Amino acid sequence: MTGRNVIPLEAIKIACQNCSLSALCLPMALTPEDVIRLDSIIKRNRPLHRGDHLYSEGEPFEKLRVVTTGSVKTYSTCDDGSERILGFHLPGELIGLDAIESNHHRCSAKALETTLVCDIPFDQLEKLSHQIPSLQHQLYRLLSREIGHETEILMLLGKKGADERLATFLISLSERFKSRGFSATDFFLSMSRYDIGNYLGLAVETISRIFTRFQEVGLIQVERKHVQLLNLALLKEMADGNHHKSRSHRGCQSK
Amino acid sequence: MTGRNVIPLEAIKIACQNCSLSALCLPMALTPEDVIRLDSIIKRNRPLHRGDHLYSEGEPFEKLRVVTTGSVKTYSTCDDGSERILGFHLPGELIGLDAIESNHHRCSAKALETTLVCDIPFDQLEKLSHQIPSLQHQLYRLLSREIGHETEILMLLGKKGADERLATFLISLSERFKSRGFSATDFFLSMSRYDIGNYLGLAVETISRIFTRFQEVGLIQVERKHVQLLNLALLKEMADGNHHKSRSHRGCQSK
DNA sequence: AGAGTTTATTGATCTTGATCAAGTGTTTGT
DNA sequence: ACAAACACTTGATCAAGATCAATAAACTCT
Repeated sequence: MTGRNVIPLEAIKIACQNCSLSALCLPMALTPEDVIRLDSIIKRNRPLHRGDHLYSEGEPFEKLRVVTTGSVKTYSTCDDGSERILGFHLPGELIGLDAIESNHHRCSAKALETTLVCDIPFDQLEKLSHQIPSLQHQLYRLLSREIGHETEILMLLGKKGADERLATFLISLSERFKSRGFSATDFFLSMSRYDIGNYLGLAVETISRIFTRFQEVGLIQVERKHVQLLNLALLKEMADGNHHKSRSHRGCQSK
Repeated sequence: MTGRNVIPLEAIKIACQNCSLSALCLPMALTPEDVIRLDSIIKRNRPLHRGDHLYSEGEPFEKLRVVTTGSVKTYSTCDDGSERILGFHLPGELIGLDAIESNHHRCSAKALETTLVCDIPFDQLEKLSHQIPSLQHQLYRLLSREIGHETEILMLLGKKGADERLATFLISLSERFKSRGFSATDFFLSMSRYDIGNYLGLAVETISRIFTRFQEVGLIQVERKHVQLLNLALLKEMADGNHHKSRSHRGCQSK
């Protein structure tokens, strides 16, 4: 709206698309000039292969990352050497926000498949945000959103049974794919069953059994990594636990 | 260091203490003038009683809160009407950061006992942060810290058994009390066993039993709300699971 | 101070999901 | 192409913790 329109809108769109700048600024009012400034600090990288690390726990933190293509898992290593998966990250999602506080990465991140990632040097972003109030606001919002995510985790791991957990997981993937323009009902799991189990706090065997059972009931269709959600509505019900004789939600009363 | 020193350090100290301004600015380099500006937007409130709400889910978000005295629980209400406790908040701790994104509270907060709370209007804080770079940076850090907290939750609920969870909970309280100048080994639980169970994803009965067992083993001394940690070192070991025949950490392998 | 409610403890039993075990199918590397 | 490693599935058994039940103790209210 404001500012001279020397920069054609098309150029901005392309900049956004190319670099998943959109992850950073989707609901944000920026002038074309500001978009260009923002875009100019973002760096493209060469593709990563499966298993490649984006960063490791303890490394100094320099930049945020945006997954452009492919997918990434973040995990932290326990004292006993086993890993705890913290999350899976799909195209358009931002990683590294947890490292700002200490200026060191609190977890490791590795590619689950061939993956493109952009870098956003945080010091430059911070400076820029100090010049552009709406960018500052957007950063506060992004960080806040991440905090709100904790609520869901608590629900998932604290209250839900195994079926509900896996249903919730599938619905979450579905919605995230959908919001990025992919199919909400037909997609590939880039992570192993082990990873899913680890993330959901369940044993691999349990994951496998539930997949099988969900398929038997006609809820989903799984073949290897390929998943189709056949009954999204029912799956959502299951995810919320509003299904079958209102199961008592594993303990945890209150008041 | 910089700026004229018209404002005596004592005054600053008092301002900090009175209002738990410290929650906001502990590791931050501010000029005395900035401290005064920051302090000027913070508002004291009359005391809340047990059960009083600070805010409820869905309410518009206006201000962050700092617990000054007493304690608060945050919780969100499930579809089935039961509540899921998200956290307990002790003196010096900041609440409301999860509400920035949507400008609405994502959870409810209520006082667990007689509690003093200060308000920090967020729009004013945001404006101020735009004028004071170090305050902006500090806000990013505070938000980031909260995100890092999610990791601990995932560890707690995804991997740990009941004993480890309760041990972790006690250690967490202990450290938080300690960092605020209270005793690390002798304190009162302002929340009910139900609340503890709800938070840790365990049934009340389980909490009760573990308290009893921990006491029998000489790990702690509990009487009603009053807890004494008799063997902090061992309790920490338990919390990390580095205890007893290295229990296999309930499923969740990976790789 | 006493009735009623809430909070906590302890025991007995049952369920969910972990663990153990064995086998098949799928990649990966040389 | 082959072997070795890895990923997945299915079945049988086991254990941690939930649920049910019954008190007991501590607050709350008038």
